[in-house]
Amino acid sequence: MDPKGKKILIADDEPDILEIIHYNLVKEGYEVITARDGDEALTKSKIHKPDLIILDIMMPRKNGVEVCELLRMLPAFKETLIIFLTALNDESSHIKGLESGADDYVSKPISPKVLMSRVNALFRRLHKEPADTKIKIENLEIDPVKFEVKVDNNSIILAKKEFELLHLLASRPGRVFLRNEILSQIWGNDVIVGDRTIDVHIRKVRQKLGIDCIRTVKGVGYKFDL
Amino acid sequence: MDPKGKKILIADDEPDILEIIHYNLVKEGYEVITARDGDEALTKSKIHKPDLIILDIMMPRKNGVEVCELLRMLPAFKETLIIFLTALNDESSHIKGLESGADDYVSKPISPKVLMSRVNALFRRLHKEPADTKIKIENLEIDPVKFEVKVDNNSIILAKKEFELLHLLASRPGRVFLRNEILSQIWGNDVIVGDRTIDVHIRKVRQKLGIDCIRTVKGVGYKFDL
DNA sequence: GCTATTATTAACAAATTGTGAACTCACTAT
DNA sequence: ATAGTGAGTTCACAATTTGTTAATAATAGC
Repeated sequence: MDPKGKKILIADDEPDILEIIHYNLVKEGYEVITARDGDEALTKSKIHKPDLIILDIMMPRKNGVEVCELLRMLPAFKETLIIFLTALNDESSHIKGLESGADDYVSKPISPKVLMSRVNALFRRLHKEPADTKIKIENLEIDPVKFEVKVDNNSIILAKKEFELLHLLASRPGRVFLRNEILSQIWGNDVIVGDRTIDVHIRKVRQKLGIDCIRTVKGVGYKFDL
Repeated sequence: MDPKGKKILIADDEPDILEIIHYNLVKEGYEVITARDGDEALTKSKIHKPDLIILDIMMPRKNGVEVCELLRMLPAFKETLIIFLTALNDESSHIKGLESGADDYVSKPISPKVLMSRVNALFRRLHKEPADTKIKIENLEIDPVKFEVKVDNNSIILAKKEFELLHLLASRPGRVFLRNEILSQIWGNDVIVGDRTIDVHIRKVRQKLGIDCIRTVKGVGYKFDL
């Protein structure tokens, strides 16, 4: 089960923390590389080109901020996501972290749940960016820029969630989206909604579109299929 | 660790076979350790901690199955990959092998090509189990991402359990899956279902596919074979 | 041929999804 | 302020699909 296939590097000098984060990330489906100090983080980053780097601020042999600054100088790491782990209430670290080009920071002591939702959120944000392209499938047209859906060239008005749902499914026709995936993609990881919420939105989309293009795969999820 | 850099131990009492496998594995980039009997396989395994162990079933001083069972008792070898070499059509060896915790077996006489592809496949599987790669065998296509099965390019709709069952069997064509294995893989270790449940699902898959690709191995289990 | 094992079938149980109505909440128009 | 509006959600229950069992027939292997 790996809809993610993203590489993440974690750098921290405390083995316990390293291990617990490692475990949780792997469970989420990420590929994980670990480093125990700043220099190791640097070299392993250059070798593995991770999609996201989680840096402890306080580390031997170059601290997190230094590593981040050095990485950001390299063109290959201009876009790489970086999260800092900071001691609680260490405001100055937060500032330095963000100034040196971090995308987010998480305070210690670390709650795996919080960290995971931040990580997923970052990837979600990243993924949503190239969502500007119009999707055209037979007589269906989805325009994320205009926020408009057309069937047989007749404009149909969908609510935000409905649109997002349709757009998500139609972005990969045929691919099954698990209910979990749909939740984390559209609602976010930390939002809790009832089981029937997805169904209700699915129904609204089906109703409004009038064409049968969303298949339910029982026990698994939904997929777009015209 | 470079792409391969994996250690493999081969245990077989026939020097010719030992040598030909050794040669081929080294050519593939693996580090190879050899043993000529069961005891040697055991001690060398403990010393070198190989990533994969290839055991001939029939060996002097502890046969392959015994070695496997002894190894599996040690925590350090719970995860180690093990492949058996068995005499052709020796069904009972297959059973004992799989029951004692082997990951795969290869029948003698050995084709280096077959063995190498099995070895590589095991490592590939270990590294990214994410079972989201399409399986294509002749006119059959299984796509876990789309949750879709095609025969001669005609889409066939399987229920979740049916799909999982087919996918499991087809993931290793030719390999026999014991009923126990199927249960633990698809139902989970703590679920208790009657003996006939598997049969019923097997039947449904056979019916829906319309092609005869699941062989029953009486008293043992089922295997995929087109 | 006997016996253990598997195949088949249909009836039943369980799980999952669909649906309509009601409710909350933010925002607008009155 | 107050009422109107619509998105988003939840809930209870209906509809449907899937999974399991149990009883019977068929079969392979000795």
